[in-house]
Amino acid sequence: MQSIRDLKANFSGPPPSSMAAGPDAYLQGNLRMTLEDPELWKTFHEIGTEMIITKPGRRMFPHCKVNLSGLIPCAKYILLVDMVPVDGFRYKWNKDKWEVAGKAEPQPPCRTYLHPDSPAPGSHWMKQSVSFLKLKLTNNTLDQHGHIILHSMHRYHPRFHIVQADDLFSVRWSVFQTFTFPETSFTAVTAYQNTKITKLKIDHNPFAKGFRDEGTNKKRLVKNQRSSIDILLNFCRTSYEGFDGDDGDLPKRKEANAVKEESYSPWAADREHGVRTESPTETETRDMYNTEQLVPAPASYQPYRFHEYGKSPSPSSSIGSSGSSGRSSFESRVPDVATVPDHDSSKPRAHEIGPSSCGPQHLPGPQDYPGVLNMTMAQAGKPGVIGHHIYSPYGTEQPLGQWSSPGPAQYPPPHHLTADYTTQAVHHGYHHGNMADWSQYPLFSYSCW
DNA sequence: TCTCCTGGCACGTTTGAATGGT
DNA sequence: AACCATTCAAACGTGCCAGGAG
Repeated sequence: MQSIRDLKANFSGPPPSSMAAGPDAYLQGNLRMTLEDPELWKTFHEIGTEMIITKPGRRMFPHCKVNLSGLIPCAKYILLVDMVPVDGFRYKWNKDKWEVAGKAEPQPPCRTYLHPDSPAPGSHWMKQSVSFLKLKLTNNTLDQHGHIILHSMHRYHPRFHIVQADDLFSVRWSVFQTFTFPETSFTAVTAYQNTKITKLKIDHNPFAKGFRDEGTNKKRLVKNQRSSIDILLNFCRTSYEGFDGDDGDLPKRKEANAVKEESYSPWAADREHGVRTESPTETETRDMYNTEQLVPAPASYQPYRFHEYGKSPSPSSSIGSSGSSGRSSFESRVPDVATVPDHDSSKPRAHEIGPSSCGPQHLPGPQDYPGVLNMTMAQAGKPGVIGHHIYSPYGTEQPLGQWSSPGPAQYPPPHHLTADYTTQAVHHGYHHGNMADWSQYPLFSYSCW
């Protein structure tokens, strides 16, 4: 078991010679990931996104969809998503806001969702947006379907990992690029707490059209009007101007605006007050994620990256501070240099025996703190029973402070997570075919260091 | 009593097989 | 025979809600 800090210390020595520019130099382009539909995410985020988790698994809405650029077109990549606790607290919904309800429960089995197209060449990932529509969240710790297991009433944010690897077997040695979008953080719930979130979901999710106040489903509408809309009215009486309480069938834009004007979102309220609110364990939380690349909130949408270990931007510095570009994006400006561990120096390089003929395929990676991906594969080659252990910056055994004792806190604002972590890259020549089917299995059960 | 979770329900969307036309 | 468009039903994805557990 090893913390990130430890790892960094272990690998803080001079970079291996293989890290030198050499053939990799021209590959050090700008890897860029942009979040699709950031405005929708923002709308949810400002209220306080909630995601339903159920035993059989529930899709996210909005779902994660990103655009990629800067990949090597003919190099193969694997895309992964996992969920990271935002802090070490459990929350409860108290009337109109989230409040800390105590210490977080022990981390459930950590899993990573593998995009079904993985592995695929960079050109594939870049030619269209990459959707994680079928990612499902569950609260069933015994889940056998590979869904991501979360605790209800806890806050999480998705992380997107890009791994240059021909297959899952070489992920272990590959370079990770990790991206997070602050506006995608959410609270896992078994039932919606904030009626405004419910309304937003109904208005935007096509599967929930049956619950829209559009004349259909009148039987339910009557109830809805007396419950959620009335509650909404009570909540919003002062600020929800234009809502007449009649049939609630407001134009979406008007509604969205009304929603934005309100400040039920704890972090929205924080922003309004101009106070930088923090989770009681913000420091620890920062440490927890300090190897990620932060994709700034729509606030600035500035390419951003932290190099100084242990320092993160203020949560309020980039979230919600106006500005609404079409996309939330992050660009890795500093070239990340892949490294090849000495013990593997005898192995053939990807560009020597790999399937690609377009030169070296080392993902750019930071040369400062290469880590080691601790992934094992039980019964490799048997999809469905694979027991991967993959790098995780958090875990029940990891003393990073995310489970530290709770304090008297309001619902903290989303944390800004920074940096990236990488592993030493070694490309193996073998290929194990498409991993599409594997995505339904618990491919990456985290083994925390 | 309160909070949270569960399962059944109705409704809408998605998907893919079946069918028919060109 | 191949391709395309349409139809239709099953599967799936939603939020609602009553009831139960702790």
